[in-house]
Amino acid sequence: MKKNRAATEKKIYNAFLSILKEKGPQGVGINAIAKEAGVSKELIYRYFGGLKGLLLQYAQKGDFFKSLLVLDNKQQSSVEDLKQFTKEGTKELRENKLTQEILRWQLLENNSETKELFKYTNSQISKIFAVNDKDTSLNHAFQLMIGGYVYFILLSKFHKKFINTDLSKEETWDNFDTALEKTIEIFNKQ
Amino acid sequence: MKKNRAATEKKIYNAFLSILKEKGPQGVGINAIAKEAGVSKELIYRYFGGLKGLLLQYAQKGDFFKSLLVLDNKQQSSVEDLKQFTKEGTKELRENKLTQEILRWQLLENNSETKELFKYTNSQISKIFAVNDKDTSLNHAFQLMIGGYVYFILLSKFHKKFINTDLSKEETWDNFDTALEKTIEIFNKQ
DNA sequence: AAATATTGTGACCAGATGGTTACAAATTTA
DNA sequence: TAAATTTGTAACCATCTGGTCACAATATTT
Repeated sequence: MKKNRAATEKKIYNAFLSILKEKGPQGVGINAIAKEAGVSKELIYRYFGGLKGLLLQYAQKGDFFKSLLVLDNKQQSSVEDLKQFTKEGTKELRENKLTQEILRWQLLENNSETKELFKYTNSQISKIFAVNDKDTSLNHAFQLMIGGYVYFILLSKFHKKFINTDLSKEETWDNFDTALEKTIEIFNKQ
Repeated sequence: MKKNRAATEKKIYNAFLSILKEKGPQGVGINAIAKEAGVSKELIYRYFGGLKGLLLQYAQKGDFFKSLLVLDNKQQSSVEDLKQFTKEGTKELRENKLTQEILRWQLLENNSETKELFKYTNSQISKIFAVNDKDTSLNHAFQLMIGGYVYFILLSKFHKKFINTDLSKEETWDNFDTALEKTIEIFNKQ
């Protein structure tokens, strides 16, 4: 066996990402990661300090909601910005399975293992949505709709339909996007 | 030991509900239920046919979203009905921890164990929201907002805040209720 | 009262979990 | 080259999981 710590660390890290993406938070465990990486689990403790350290590292790397950091340097934003931004956000949400699983994880637990992870990812989300911080009805309606978008995305992994809405159809998500845009417009006109 | 099958079955069933309420879907397992009921797990297999049968029984009993069956006999409904109905629905959602955990469960898996359970609970939800079945922007916006409501309820168990919104404050939920009502009105005026 | 059926228990199984330990092999340092 | 250090493995631990089994205790039927 050749010895290469850097490569082994990468194997472990990638195994973690892979499992999270494929099996979700429920599949993430020391044994499973070690097996997937094809490596002794001792090394996860030695190099990362266990699962906790692995999650911390993931948080610090920050592949979470990566594509949405465009607005990072903006202080204020217009309604047009908000619309554009929402469109990109929902797209990211639909496409990034890793982000989906982190969001799912937040609905399951918040223990010492995951605390740092959630702390970071939430700070990311906050950045994104700091755009619109006046306490209006638009804010609440908008937040609910974004929340609903997340909910339906997570739901769609296991359930094809919600009521009479087919979550597997591309058209459905277009409709949701349209509804979001329209809501922004209507509330703005008021 | 006295022998009383009916009483034992109740002990098991109540233990299941209790665990689901306290620990969520993650805590529900044969061993945990048997221990909580203070009974040999063999009996769960013998009387219910394992966890699967237990869930099936729960679904058939249908304590899920119980308070919302008022509209069961209505065919059509007005905007006023929808508003009233939404208010009661969100209240139920906030108060019924068992319902919350079933909804959480749906975001985790959909295997042979849970299939029947979800099938039933989803039919219940469908009844409730069949009120508003025209394919308008209101429908989509409204669905997203309801979904968001569920998402925030589930999130609030582990996370106090979402962005800058404090999910532990009663005021926040009032604001969400108001936003829902207002949205219905605005879309209706259009 | 005796035979039979039902109800309940605890031991046992294989396989999984997270975590630790002792040790071997490879690489660096001296 | 020899000693020390780093890297990697595998066995082992206690504890949990779902599931089955043989058996004892209690009711019920004959």
